[in-house]
Amino acid sequence: MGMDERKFKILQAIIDDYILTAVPVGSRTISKKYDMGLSSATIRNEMSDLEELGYLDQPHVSAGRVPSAKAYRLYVDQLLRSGRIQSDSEAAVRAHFLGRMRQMEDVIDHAAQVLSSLTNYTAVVLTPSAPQPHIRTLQLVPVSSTSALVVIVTDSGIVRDTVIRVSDQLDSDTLYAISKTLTQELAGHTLQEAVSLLPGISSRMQDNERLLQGLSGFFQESAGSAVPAHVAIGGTSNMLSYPEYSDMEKARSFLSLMETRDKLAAIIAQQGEMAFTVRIGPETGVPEMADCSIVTATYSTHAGQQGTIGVIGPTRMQYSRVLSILGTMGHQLSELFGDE
Amino acid sequence: MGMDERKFKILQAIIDDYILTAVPVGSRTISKKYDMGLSSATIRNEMSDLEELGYLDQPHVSAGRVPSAKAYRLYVDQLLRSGRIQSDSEAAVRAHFLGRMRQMEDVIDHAAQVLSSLTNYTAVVLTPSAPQPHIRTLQLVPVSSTSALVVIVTDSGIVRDTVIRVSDQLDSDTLYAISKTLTQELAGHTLQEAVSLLPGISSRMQDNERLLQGLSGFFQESAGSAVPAHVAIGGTSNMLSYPEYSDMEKARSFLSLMETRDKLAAIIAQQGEMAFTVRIGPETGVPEMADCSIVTATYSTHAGQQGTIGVIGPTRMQYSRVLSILGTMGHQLSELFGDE
DNA sequence: AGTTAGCACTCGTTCGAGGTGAGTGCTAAC
DNA sequence: GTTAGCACTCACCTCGAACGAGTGCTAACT
Repeated sequence: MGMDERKFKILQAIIDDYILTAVPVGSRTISKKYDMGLSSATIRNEMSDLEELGYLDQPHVSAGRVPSAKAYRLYVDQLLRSGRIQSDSEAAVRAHFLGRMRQMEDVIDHAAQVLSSLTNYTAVVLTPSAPQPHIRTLQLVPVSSTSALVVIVTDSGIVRDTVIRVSDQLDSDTLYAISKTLTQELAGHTLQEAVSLLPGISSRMQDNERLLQGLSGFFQESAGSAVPAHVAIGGTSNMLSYPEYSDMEKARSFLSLMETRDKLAAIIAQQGEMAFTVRIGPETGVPEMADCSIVTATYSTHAGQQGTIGVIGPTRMQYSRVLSILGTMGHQLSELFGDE
Repeated sequence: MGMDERKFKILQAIIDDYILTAVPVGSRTISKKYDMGLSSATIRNEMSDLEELGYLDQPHVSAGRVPSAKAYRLYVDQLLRSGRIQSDSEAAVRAHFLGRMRQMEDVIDHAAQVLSSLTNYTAVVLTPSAPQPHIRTLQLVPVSSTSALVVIVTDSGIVRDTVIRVSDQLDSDTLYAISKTLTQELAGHTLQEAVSLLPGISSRMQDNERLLQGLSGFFQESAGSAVPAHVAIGGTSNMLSYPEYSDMEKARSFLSLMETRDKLAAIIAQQGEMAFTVRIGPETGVPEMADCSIVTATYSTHAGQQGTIGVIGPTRMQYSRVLSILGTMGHQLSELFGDE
């Protein structure tokens, strides 16, 4: 007994139906709603086979069948192989980007909003995680008499900043001079390298212990954080509309996971070389998401950095729709960040 | 029939009990658990009076009584009048701030986290909304050959930044020179004023149409946004643990409100001159929060700007606990931002 | 050999009846 | 003014019956 054409068609019908209704689907439903010229009895036999093959689960003996993770896997693989994820949703996505937005974070936030409202699932958007960003410019901006803002521009175009304390003898011009020196010395180096270079520079400059200490700390912190600069989340409340989350405890643990952004980022960021990644149920590796699926795609910036966008939904997710929207969104973001 | 001492004590007991259990409380419970030397029958008579006075509601004829919004109002007023909100929770709050944190936004985010985990409700923290921030320093940092980052430091210590396009003839030194000129001209002025000053300055400088246009746009945008710079939210999932939110639809609409940060900020920011504001149920003015209470407090920065911290929970909120924690947290934040 | 009709069987769901108990309001006695 | 007692209400739980969607199997049909 193998997986023939007909079995696959039936399986597909079951998945389609289940995605829409979230109700175990019976043989009669298939034979009537999806006219495949077969009686319910025949479908029944096939379904029995499909169950034996591991594609269907039966919640109770007298309930309909429910697609297993394996079934979704097959379904999605098929979807991806067929390649043609039509992007009729392109217009919708594009329309949302009309407003000019400048900063990456704004775009990211907005993208998450759009993504969740288009899909009705939860959306997560990560800024590119530069594995080792190289410093391009460093500048100190006086904030008060005793503190300055450090702005670092890296080659990934991402700006990091923090306020550090400085001795109160430093006026704007001095700070600028220091900025120039530091930029000259550090440009092209990674943050990691900068940490070890700093002491050498310090000796050649009039001592600004405090400033350099602050800088060093900041570098280390930034270099150490593998976490992408920003995590935007949208539509967490969408999950509550799905019956699979009518169990409060489940909903709570899901939401609580969404609140710990770094954990979430780590989960989403597991993205390979592929254009799309689809992780179904247990494949997510996160117990709280045992019956969620995560679909991610990437976008890239002019610096070749990769960012990730993802959608989290129930395993009976509208995969084809989600893939299509993610694809379009990814393109849009790449365009937006790529043309600088 | 008026509100005498004894009635008040009984009412207080009812509120205390209901806050803990979320179950309508009966006369017997009061006479037994809170020994006031009265039989249930007497309590019953008093409760009947209290209901007539509008302090209690009865869900069904044979259920216990539930405090009304009016009752909470009385309770809270009493709490505030008594003044002594003891801050035994000070230690807990303080411990959480040991780690050094630099940027305001980090602090804000963290504060929201701490606040929600201490109270088990939802916490919201707003950065101060400077009504008209005055420019202190303005600096341009080159990002790429055709774009620069504008950093504005205002007297409220808040840094705003954005990336704008510049013509490609501008190197770092030129940008710094321009920055100096602009700082000289604009320091002490509000963003609003800066918009009208820009054209005048432009004429005295070598024309950098593009740059000045970008700046002008940014000023206008920043000046226009009455919305505080940052809204941090924590513990939205906490709400799901309370039985009043076992209704999914309610939970959904609540969460969805939490997701629209600007709406939320507008709601929270309605803070008068008082140290504390407590809005109970309908007093919030938001239909989605008909059975929530919002408690807010303020903190202030060295510039005299006021930020807001708030806790959102069910009407049967542990007011005294929340007020105490908010008070402590407010102090901590004020200290943190005030000593700069 | 594959397909279908028919039928017995399973089991979750719905619905109503009856019992239970927490709580009230009233009255009469202290 | 307080309390004991009692009748009454009504949400909630439980149980069982009826229901029905769905299955698996067998036998007949093409």
